[in-house]
Amino acid sequence: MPWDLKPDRPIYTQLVEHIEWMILSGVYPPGAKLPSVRDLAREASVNPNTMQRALAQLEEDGLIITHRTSGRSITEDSEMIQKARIRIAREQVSEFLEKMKKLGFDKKEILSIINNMIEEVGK
Amino acid sequence: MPWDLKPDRPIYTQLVEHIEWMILSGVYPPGAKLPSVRDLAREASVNPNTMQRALAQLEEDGLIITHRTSGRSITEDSEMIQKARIRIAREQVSEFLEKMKKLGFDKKEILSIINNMIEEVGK
DNA sequence: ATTATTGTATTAAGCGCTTAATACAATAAT
DNA sequence: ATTATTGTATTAAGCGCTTAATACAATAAT
Repeated sequence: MPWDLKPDRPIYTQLVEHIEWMILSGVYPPGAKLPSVRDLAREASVNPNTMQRALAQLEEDGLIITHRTSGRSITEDSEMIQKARIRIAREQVSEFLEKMKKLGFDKKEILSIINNMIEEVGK
Repeated sequence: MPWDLKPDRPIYTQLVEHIEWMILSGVYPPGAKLPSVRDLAREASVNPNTMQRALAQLEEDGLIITHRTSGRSITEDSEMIQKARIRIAREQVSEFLEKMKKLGFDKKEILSIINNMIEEVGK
């Protein structure tokens, strides 16, 4: 899974999002141990300080827990993870509809375009 | 129409997008005259240099034309505008579906969530 | 006991973005 | 003819982000 970082936004926010969806999609299940800051940084080809910053953010959001000397792990609270997944999905939908509305597409057109393009998505 | 600039991404890219949708949605129709750099900058509460940068970008994209001493105007090429509108819409849909896929939603769920939220959009 | 691995902190440097202050040439407006 | 308005260019400063280098305390691993 490539990290695919772009220079158009702060890297640490992109790291947050990337790790976020790894948690929300189950790559790291509740309670799982995360690689160390240094390993994650190496994996993402990023400075450890930058990764540290991303992890601090995720901790603030309650998705991960720090164990000072034995690394970090995903929260055990699977309900919180589920809620975060729904919340973020709704945000995505909301932002998307807003943009399409700005471009002048109405409900019907939006659904039409999606149906034309959705085949690439699994299931 | 508020410009609604956020500090999480470069301002000039947000200016580009904002002016872009004003063109694509017809606020500025083909051939229309744009306000001066200084006026646009004042309107967006931004430094003229920053606005200048955004306009240079839009010119590079072919959406606007500079007349050196009499300001700028929107391209007369309405076909290009139409194509840009479709292209950008498809990009938005593509990015959106990609994100939802990453969050673990399948086709059915995506359509379901959209149908639940789409009422806020006009028509 | 010793060593390696945690997270954490600090300092300095470089970079792009943004603002502010100015200035200039070309030309539209008067 | 004069004035105002275009876009454009330059310089300096401040800011956040990122990297690099380094160090430290706590503790897990050996």
